[in-house]
Amino acid sequence: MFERPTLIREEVYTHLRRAVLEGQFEGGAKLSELELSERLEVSRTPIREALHKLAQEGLLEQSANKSVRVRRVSSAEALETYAVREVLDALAARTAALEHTATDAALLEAALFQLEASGTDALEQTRLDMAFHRAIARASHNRTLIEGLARLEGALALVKVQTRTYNARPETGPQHRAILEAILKRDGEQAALQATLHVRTFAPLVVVELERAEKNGGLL
Amino acid sequence: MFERPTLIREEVYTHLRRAVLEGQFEGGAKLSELELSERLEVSRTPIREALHKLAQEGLLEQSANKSVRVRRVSSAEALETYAVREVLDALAARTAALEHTATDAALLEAALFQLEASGTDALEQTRLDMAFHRAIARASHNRTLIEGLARLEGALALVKVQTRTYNARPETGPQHRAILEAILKRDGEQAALQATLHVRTFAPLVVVELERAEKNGGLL
DNA sequence: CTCCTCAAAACTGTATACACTATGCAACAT
DNA sequence: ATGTTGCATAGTGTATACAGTTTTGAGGAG
Repeated sequence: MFERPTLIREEVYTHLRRAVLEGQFEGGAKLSELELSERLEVSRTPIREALHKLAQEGLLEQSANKSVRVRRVSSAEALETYAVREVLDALAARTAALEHTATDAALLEAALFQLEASGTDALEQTRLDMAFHRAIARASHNRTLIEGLARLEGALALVKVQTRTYNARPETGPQHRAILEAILKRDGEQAALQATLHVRTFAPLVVVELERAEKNGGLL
Repeated sequence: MFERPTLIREEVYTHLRRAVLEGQFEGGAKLSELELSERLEVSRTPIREALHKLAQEGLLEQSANKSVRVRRVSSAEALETYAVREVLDALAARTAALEHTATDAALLEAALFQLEASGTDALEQTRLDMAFHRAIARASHNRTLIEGLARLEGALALVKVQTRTYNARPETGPQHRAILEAILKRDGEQAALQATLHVRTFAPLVVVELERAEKNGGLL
């Protein structure tokens, strides 16, 4: 009754997205349609469609008649992405402060609680950090904004995995708390300000790591 | 030597995108793969890939095992999109002010000149207005930002064509000039401010038109 | 040893065939 | 008249075949 038709292309898409964001392919690695279709035991058609979707999402790059490749993100591009994320995160926080429902508030509290209670595993922290920020975006109830941020998140996750950079910095803890409290008080300006400061704190750190990784004979 | 392989899917994509943004299909209209493949005299494969691309771009919407449809954008969604555009346009103007080259400056001047010299044709004005804003985005040299704004532009163009709204307001002229001058003076804050004011001026006007159109028995 | 040529292998782009799902309509039961 | 069942039709999802392009690497010239 409530089963979804389980489209193969969706499963392939999910599988490949996870694989790319977990760093199972090196930056610039070729993803051959034929090879993937043999490994996943489906025809090329759903593979192609999944690859195209990932390419449009910015995780892969394709040029005519050539294999798609895992996109390589330079430190310069990462900086640009953070510049965009800064203003979108600020907008999300401001809008969430003004528009959030009681349910949103509960979800935000829960997300931050989980993040603060997380252990020392960097991957786990990164995952929960992303979840917290996603919860803020959702609380804005602005679909365009939610999708835009999700897009940026993908690109940034790609950078992080390629450089093995996980930004678990001590100063981010209080900042998260400050953002949440401003949102709960419905103080839009304060929420936007705190969100901006948050991005400005860790974006340079990530970029520095990135530049270091680039000098060390290429990514990964 | 400099010929491009002219991929069919790209031609189909360009063709359909133009058709949708010119309003050749009503909002919610079904686009059948088979019918399109017969009309354009190509197989379903490139049609499918073009449709998927447009769907991911937000111009069409697809659900499993059903025909893709031209997306219908509500006034509420348009408002949300303008909220995002406001901050991205501001960022683009600020960054353009700080980063633009001499070439960028010349292109910006040319774009505004063309816009100011344009006649009374609403479609032409809309096209040149979009070109001016795109020139600002390009002058920021931030690829993420440029792509993000292009995406929003598509969604907003869809709204405009579905409601037959063309926002050629007299007050936008001086605002464009103010944005450009701030950019040329490399005054980032002023450029961002003017860009924000610009969006805040016409976004409500468009949304009002939109709501009126929605009351008049649905879109179009 | 290096560089160039060129042909074969590998792969993408497109076309088409088949399977399965959704939709509409007609016949039937209530 | 209304609601329901079942079939016919249409359309999407996937597999596969074929054509054209890119890549690779072996062989030969310098």
